[in-house]
Amino acid sequence: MTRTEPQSNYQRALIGLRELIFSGELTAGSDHLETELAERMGMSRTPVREALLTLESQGLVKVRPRRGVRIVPVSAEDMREIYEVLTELESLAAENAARAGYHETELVALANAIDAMDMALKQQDLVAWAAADERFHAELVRLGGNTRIETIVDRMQDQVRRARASTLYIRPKPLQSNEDHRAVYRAIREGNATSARARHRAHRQEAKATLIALLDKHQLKGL
Amino acid sequence: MTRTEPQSNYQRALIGLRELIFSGELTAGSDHLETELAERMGMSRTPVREALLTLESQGLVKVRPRRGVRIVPVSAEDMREIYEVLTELESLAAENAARAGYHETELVALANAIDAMDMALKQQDLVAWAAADERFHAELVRLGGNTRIETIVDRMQDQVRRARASTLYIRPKPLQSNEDHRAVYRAIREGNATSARARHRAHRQEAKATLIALLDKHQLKGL
DNA sequence: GGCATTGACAATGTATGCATTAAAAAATAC
DNA sequence: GTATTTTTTAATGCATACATTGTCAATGCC
Repeated sequence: MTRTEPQSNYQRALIGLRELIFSGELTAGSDHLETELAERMGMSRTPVREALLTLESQGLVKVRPRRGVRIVPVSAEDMREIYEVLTELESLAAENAARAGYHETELVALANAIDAMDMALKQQDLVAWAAADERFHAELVRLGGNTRIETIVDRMQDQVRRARASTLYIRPKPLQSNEDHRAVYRAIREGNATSARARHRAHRQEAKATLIALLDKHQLKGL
Repeated sequence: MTRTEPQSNYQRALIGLRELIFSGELTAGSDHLETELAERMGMSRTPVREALLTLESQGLVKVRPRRGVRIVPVSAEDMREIYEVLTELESLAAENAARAGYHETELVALANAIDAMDMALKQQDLVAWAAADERFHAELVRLGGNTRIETIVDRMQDQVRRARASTLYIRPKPLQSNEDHRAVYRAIREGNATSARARHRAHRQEAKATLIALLDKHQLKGL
């Protein structure tokens, strides 16, 4: 009855495996057998194997000839790389969004995400905050109007999501963060492309610095 | 005896299918049956199917439930998106490469690629020129030192390669192009990050404009 | 005791067969 | 002649079986 029920076992495996990875049930660096995973998903090896190959091409796992499937760990250096890409592409998206001249009514989702973050912060709900933060970034990229950037950012977010699970609670409250978001929002609404880009870039670079410092400090090597 | 012979049929299928697509033997927009492709590759459906799913996650094909595999066409709008990403990420790579302070001996591959382009131009060998151009861009990104950017750019290049096959011979001789390349090279050697970025950005944006104009002019919709 | 060789084991890579199901074709009603 | 339903067809999704091959361990040699 749920609307988005995927019909093929391949897709179920894809979604299921992603959840196992993001939830941490399959810990980073661990190895797993196709047979074992297939049993866990309640289907034969074939669709699971197909899903694993897809996940490999997305960099989440590594299929090693006869040694099982390794859940790829994300190092601090990896996060550095990922944030570099996110900074660059999201800034471009912000610039393009500003240039596109959206009407305020088209920016509702963006504004809502920011409000939701405020709300979550007041209620100390870090999980809700993280969800709203993702919504903001996803919407921003969507407004940028480049579908490849959407896809790439989405993929990078997958990796960030794994790091976030480990760092969310040791991270200082993201207060500054929302001022940045509002500044970006304003720049887009005013059609100020240069400012939108600069603001978002600064925002991302700060986030990067914060996260990297955390990772280094806590020696969180494999996420 | 060849060194890089892939051992699994899955990998052979992956490489083989890519070649069929890039060479244009599988034309953009055309549909194909798994069985047919498997026979063509001389193997069973299983590895071919796995390869197709991987290619789908890379955006080269679209597997449609019971209507065959569609070779995804690349529109002018797609090329606009792709060049936007390439411009952004390669420029960052150039900046980082300059900042890394490479010694001249580490930049040999880059210089060689530029020379090869000169040579190819003199000999009117456009295919060799295109190959050297790819080498230059690949090496530049490698020097940038961000492996995610390498991967992403590589994937985008796949799409460009398809467009190039159609446009290489109707395109004006890329003369200006190599001056740009040399300027980027110089900036990197001198460690001038700002200049490296700016030069490369300008180069890519010009290339984008040229290509888009060509595509629009010749109404090359599906590549 | 250490190292190499051989052999068993087991997980993967691949082929094959079958059930499902969508698309195409045919037949019927209007 | 057109539209609708039924039938047929065939391509895919998946399960299963088998062959291949890397890994691990045990054995024998030095």
